[in-house]
Amino acid sequence: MHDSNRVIEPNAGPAESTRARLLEAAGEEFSSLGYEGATIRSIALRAGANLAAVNYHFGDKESLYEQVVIHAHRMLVPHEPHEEAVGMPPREGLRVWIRSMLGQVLGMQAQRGWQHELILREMMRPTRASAALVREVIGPRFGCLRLMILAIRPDLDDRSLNAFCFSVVGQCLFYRTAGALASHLVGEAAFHALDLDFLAAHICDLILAGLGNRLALPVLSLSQMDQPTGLGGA
Amino acid sequence: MHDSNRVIEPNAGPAESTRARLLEAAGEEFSSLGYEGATIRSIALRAGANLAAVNYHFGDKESLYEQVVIHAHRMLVPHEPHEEAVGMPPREGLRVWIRSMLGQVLGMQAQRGWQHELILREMMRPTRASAALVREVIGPRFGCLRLMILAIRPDLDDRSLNAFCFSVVGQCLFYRTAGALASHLVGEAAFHALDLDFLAAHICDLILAGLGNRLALPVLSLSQMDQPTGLGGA
DNA sequence: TACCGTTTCAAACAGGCGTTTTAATTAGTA
DNA sequence: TACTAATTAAAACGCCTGTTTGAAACGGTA
Repeated sequence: MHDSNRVIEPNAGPAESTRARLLEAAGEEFSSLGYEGATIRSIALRAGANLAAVNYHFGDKESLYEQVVIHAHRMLVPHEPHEEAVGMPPREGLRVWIRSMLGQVLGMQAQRGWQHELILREMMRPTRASAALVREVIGPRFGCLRLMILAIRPDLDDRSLNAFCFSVVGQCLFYRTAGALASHLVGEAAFHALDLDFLAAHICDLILAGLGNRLALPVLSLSQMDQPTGLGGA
Repeated sequence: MHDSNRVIEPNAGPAESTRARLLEAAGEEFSSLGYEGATIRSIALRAGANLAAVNYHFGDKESLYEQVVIHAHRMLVPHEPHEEAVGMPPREGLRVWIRSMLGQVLGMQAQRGWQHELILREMMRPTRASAALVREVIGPRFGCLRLMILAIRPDLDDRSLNAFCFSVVGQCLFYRTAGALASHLVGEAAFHALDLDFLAAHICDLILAGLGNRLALPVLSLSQMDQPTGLGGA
């Protein structure tokens, strides 16, 4: 039966359980084709399962998608990239954070590809499944960025702080959301010249310049890192 | 017949020609629902035309979409907003340009709504129809931005120049592509506080600081930026 | 063995989609 | 008026979608 609240896959069945194979196949399909673009038939075919297996294990397409997003985020949480930035001086941590996010945005062809792809899709068009995602994945990363910027400029009010954070994220996401357009605009060669190292440095320098030259550089602690942003979601 | 190369609508027929009404209705549907989301039936219904009228006047759905995009850009070209920025001092022109683009991104509910919406959709996921759009609408605007930044910093090489331009556009587009997520992240109230005036000023100040606006803020050089602070050791 | 809950399978269902067809209607012209 | 071409209208076609069905196969237990 398709009890959506089941949390664990006790012990995988033959080779790998049909349910697990469906989750993997669905992740690839959803991430590359989007929710509407992906079809139950194609997912089942890719997983080597029967068409009705999706409805048997997950109930319907939307529930499958929700489970896939949660599955993806579970695989990603243990490797939170922003944690490298913890404990660094804020300016250096900011540089690491930006490079990390930009690396995810640009180099999607690396391993654990579809999980990041799926999460970025959720960022752009949130669905029912993204509430948990914001709370458990995106929120902490954003909170980390927020703390670092606040450490650089403790005098910032909430509004300016948010604006600076969005300036960072916006510049990073641009190369995903409008990369195709940008390539058309400046030519493929010029666009290709904007590699990860250069762009990360550019964005970081720009933000730091905008933040101005101030003093006071406390070091972030891990306990601070997972604090809510203070402004809460939903 | 559906001669796609026809350019003019000679003199509107009854009240408004079916073709014109279809273009308008299709523009609204495509802009709000996307290409796949919009349906021929819904478009025809909204236009008060028969289902087959779409195929009669435009051939198929894709050709209709192409004509809609061209139609939208034709309605927009006479009011190129960036032209206000021409002839101004570069820093002031930059401010006007950013405010203009951000206004289009944020205040979509204003008049001439769906045209901007459609163009922004094309920016994010280019289709066959967007080659002309880049050439005739987006390209000139981008070129204007490019010239202003170059006027502020004539020493920039192409790569950095492009990066600065994309930093401007990326920050503006963010509030469209990830506005829903951003609202979830910081809360609806805090997100609402980021109004047009504030954001335009923030983005412009940030870019000017990055470009080395020696008039307003004490800006530090890149070499200073990474100096050890003596406060935070990892 | 016989039983029973779980899982898989092939097939069909119901609905929406873009598209096509065919006929009716309209407008222009001689 | 009659003829012609352009336009509109209603209905159906073929395809693909998510979903459901009912029977077959499997696995553990008595």
